[in-house]
Amino acid sequence: MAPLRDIYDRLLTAFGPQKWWPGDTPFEIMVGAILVQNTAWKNVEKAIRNLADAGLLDPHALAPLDAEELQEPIRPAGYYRLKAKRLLHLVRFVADRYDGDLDAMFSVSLGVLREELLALNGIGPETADSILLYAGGLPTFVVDTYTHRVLARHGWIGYEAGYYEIKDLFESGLEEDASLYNEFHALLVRVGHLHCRKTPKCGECPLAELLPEGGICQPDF
DNA sequence: CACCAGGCAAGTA
DNA sequence: TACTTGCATGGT
Repeated sequence: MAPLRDIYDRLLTAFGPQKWWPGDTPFEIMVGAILVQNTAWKNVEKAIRNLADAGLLDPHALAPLDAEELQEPIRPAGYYRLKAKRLLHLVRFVADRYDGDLDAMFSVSLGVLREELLALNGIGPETADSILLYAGGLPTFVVDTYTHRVLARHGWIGYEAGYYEIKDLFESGLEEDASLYNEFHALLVRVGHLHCRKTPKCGECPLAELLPEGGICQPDF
């Protein structure tokens, strides 16, 4: 495949810095990471606004709530019954184990904290890595559907590649740098929007010139 | 109208 | 282990 640095440089030149994650505080970012699961970010914005308006963007405010009370404000984000439970799992973990102190939480070693997050019901690899990287500033690469699709469409990985296969590809090919991981993943999402399922706009993709010899953008994902 | 969006867990064979 | 299915709102 093309060197990761070339891919990164082309994306950054084409799109500029993405200023991710769209959220003001680490806690808001963590909440967003749950709410955005398999959901358009636009829908999450309304849910987060509802939480902010209710004074609920705080671990100590959320932890004592019942799942039912959380359902109404987060409804626009979809899967609201499911996500109310998942949010409470995360928030109670933060409140019980770290006394709601996110600085303390993110001071734990990356590998240990990652396993603790993965042990919570509702937090899988992508959500855990999003929290660690974007809320905690820790150097772990985030792989999402767009990452997978963009790489597969350009023939750099197979469609059957798994989460850790892709994550290791980035982490072994780049210097360990949270800022670089942050920007790179955000840029992959940005270019991924040109490669949505039905109408891949490969002609507008800044990565087109990096396609393998004789390769074409593979449209079927 | 159908399809999709920055996943994950539980069920089935 | 490897598939499949449920979860839900809002935009195109």
